[in-house]
Amino acid sequence: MPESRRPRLVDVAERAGVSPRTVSNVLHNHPHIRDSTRKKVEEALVALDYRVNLSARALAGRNTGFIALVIPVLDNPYFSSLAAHVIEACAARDWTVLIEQTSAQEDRERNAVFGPASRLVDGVILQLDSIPEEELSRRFSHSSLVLIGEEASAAWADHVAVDNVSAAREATEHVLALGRRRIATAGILPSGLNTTSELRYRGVWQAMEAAGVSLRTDYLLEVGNFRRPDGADAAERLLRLDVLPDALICYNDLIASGMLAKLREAGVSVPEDIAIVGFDDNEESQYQAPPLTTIAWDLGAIAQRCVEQLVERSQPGGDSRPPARTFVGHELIVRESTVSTRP
Amino acid sequence: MPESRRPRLVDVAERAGVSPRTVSNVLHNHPHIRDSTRKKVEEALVALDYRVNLSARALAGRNTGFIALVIPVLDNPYFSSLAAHVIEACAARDWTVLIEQTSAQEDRERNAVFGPASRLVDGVILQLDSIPEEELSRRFSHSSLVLIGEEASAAWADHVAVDNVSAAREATEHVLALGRRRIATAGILPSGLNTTSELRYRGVWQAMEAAGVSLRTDYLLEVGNFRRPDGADAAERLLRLDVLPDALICYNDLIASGMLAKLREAGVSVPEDIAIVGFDDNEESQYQAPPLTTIAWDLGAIAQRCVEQLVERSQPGGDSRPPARTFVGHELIVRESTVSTRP
DNA sequence: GGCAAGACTTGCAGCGCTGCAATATGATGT
DNA sequence: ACATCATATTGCAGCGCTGCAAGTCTTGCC
Repeated sequence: MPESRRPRLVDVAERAGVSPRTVSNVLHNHPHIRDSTRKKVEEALVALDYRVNLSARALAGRNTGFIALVIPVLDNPYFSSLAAHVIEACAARDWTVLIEQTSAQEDRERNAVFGPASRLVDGVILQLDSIPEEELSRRFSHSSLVLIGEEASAAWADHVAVDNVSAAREATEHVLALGRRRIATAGILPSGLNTTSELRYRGVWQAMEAAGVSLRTDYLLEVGNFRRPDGADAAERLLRLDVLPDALICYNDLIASGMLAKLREAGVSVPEDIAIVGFDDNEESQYQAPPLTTIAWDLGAIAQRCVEQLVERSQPGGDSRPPARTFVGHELIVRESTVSTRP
Repeated sequence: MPESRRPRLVDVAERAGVSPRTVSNVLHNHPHIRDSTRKKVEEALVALDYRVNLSARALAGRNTGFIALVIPVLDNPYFSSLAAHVIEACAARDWTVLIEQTSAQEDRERNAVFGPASRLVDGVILQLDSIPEEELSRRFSHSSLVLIGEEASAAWADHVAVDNVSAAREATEHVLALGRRRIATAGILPSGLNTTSELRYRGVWQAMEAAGVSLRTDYLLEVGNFRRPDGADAAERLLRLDVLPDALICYNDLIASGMLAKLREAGVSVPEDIAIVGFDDNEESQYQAPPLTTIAWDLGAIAQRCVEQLVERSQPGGDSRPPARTFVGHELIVRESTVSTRP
């Protein structure tokens, strides 16, 4: 087989008997093209099996067709599901998504947002983790940025806001309404740097305060991370206490899953002995034994809004628009880990 | 703030008092550069906060620094975990990973492999799903391709092979060894197009045949997909049968998870009444009630090998190397869904 | 002191495409 | 038939970088 080079725009143009620019116009659905011309070009396109060189297009043109999604980890159902939704939303617009996995390391997050790849993308969707907002706002200028996070943050960038404090408050109120008073909470990070953890704690605290129930310090369970083994660890510490709590707010479903498994092993019954609430509504949570009460975010809506905001920014004049803020709601999904259906 | 353009190589060169080519050499760790020169350049690099334009580099140079990972879906723990591993392996080499999610649709898979984005990448890692191998081998030529899949396939491309047939056989032999004889299997796809499903079925069949046990057709459970709800559906059909099986081979852990939940609900005990085996060893599987016996693949090794093979191919002379084949083993992890630890 | 063999640096061309603005062609009205 | 407008097509320059090959400067050694 001859080592033939890939066809270029000029090759297509030559074959179709038009100028390269016309071929480009056809590819971009330029409004004024005679049908006969379009037909000729399209035939040549097919005959040569032409595929545009995205590097060249990006270099010459205004935008690249890439956006970056910067998240801590991919093998967490919350983020992989978010990523799947973002990819779907982008596919509809012929955008390609670069997923940058930071492993929650600040230097990697910084590299994702400021490094070479950031030059390549038309926009960035960032689940803000450790970069200080102040630094972001100072250095970010070259493309659009959508933050996923708190209502409180960022009056300087578009963002899609979720309300962790309210969500945590509602979760806690739910178990309080069930009559539970010895409430423990799992998901405090020792570093205190992670906003999500802090805000969920704050919500729990608010609900307790409002109900006049005290929060025992030995019921504040630290975790190294937000994964299942961290939940299991926390459960072991919990089981060593003299008095077990009667309710447990876990800051995500993975922690809850780890706790659930260990408690089951120890013969603690859920929800009779301990009611458990999680966050995120991972699909697996409804298949747990017992199915897990949890806070559900509308990930589809979050992804959709992020992409829409990127679209709006990239529209002519979108640059000068004031930062937009969208609130995406949440919902407490009550399942058997807090409310038994057994007789 | 003035709308200053991003600094280019020439700007750095000017500031450092050298030629653009020298700056490029510094960036590429060219061997012969005087320390004093390097120092000047690096200072200018920092002062201007220079970041290379990847589009330009890709256009001018030999490679792009991108590879594509083409998988059916991202919100399946097997694939998100694989993706996470691939991203890690690539990060070490300053490669960026484009994840193409095909939703198991043939046209999207084809677009991912042959479409514009494929022109951009130095290599492709493909979990082959529906594109016929013959078509792939005929059309794929412009960059390196690593297939993840069966030993049987592809003598024309590099691939990292797993052995689904043996794995399924071992899983089945395991339950046979436990004395189970009424063995059901869940994960048959109606289309029959999906290789994985077929191969796992074949393994089950081989083990049954070898043991002289017959496979009842009403124990062959079809699924629409490999997700939890599909498992739950299958479980409902299973529960309507007169005689329940005493063992169940599910073609992935998600199906097993869905089945487990429904069986639990129906009061069927696992493993006493039915022993269950899954595939993939998702992290969640060890947290199930009961923890799930499953086939574990070494995803880290798969990702590692895929990336290594891409590296080897992109080395000078790598082009002409014969296709390499690496086998990645599997392991049956026995947990309580088949072997009870209860007294 | 002269010359080869490094060590170090550079100029040039061009990757393949698109923005821009100009031109060519056709349709319409008078 | 000719100006006018809308439709349709084009040429040119250049995006920012790297491959290549050729250049210049050092150094060591006879």
